[in-house]
Amino acid sequence: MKTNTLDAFQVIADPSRRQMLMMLSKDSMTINAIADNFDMSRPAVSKHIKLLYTAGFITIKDIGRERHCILKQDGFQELQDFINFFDKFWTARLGKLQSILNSKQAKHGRD
Amino acid sequence: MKTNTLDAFQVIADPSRRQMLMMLSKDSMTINAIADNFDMSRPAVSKHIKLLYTAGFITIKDIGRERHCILKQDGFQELQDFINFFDKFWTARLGKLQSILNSKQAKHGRD
DNA sequence: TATTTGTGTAACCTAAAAGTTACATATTAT
DNA sequence: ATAATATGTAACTTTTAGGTTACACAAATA
Repeated sequence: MKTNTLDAFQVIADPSRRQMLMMLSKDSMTINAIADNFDMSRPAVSKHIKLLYTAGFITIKDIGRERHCILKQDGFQELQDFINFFDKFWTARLGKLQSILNSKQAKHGRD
Repeated sequence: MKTNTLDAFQVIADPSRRQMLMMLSKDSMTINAIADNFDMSRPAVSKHIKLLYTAGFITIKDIGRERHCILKQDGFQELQDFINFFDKFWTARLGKLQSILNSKQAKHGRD
């Protein structure tokens, strides 16, 4: 059994895919509309879209023969959690530094 | 002139490197100490560390023959910015949805 | 109905990533 | 001085990612 649920970090590692996400934040777009903005073949774009879809970054709404790509929050969650973890880390570190400074200040008296 | 400043997104795309960052959030570690926690050769770890260093995720303090790896915030900035952008996006979208709901409520009167 | 349009997929190629082993080198310990 | 330790790097291999072209097919249009 192969658990191959493509990981969000890998998905956004590709600059083209990041750009697609940025574009979709302006408005939903069809696959072809997206492809027009890239210097690569349409099938290549199609693949990227599939990845974005599989990893939960977008939803796709079929309208006739067109497929409209719409941003979806799910895929971002894992990234948000990761960044959040380190945000807290840096904040905590800053807090510790300041309390050290404060205790020094207390020891030596201020001014 | 080759501008090859390895991109932060690509650096964290690798699960091992992410794990190294997590480990370093507990405490700074030498290269060998890090390598002990992974099922790969020491030179492989060495390479990962070099990437993390180059991309600004860690600082390295040489103490004798040991190299101590210490987490550094710089590398995270680009990721934070990216996530931040989409955080704002989702928040804004939620706001829009709510104002639509509100205006509907106003139209029909409340209750 | 014939054609064009919007798309997915398979087969293939190439380049880059990630790993390995072998070796070099500086520091520390004996 | 010798041996052991902590590391970097080069050369090489394998796997995977990202791209291409060629083809299939359903929906829209003429």
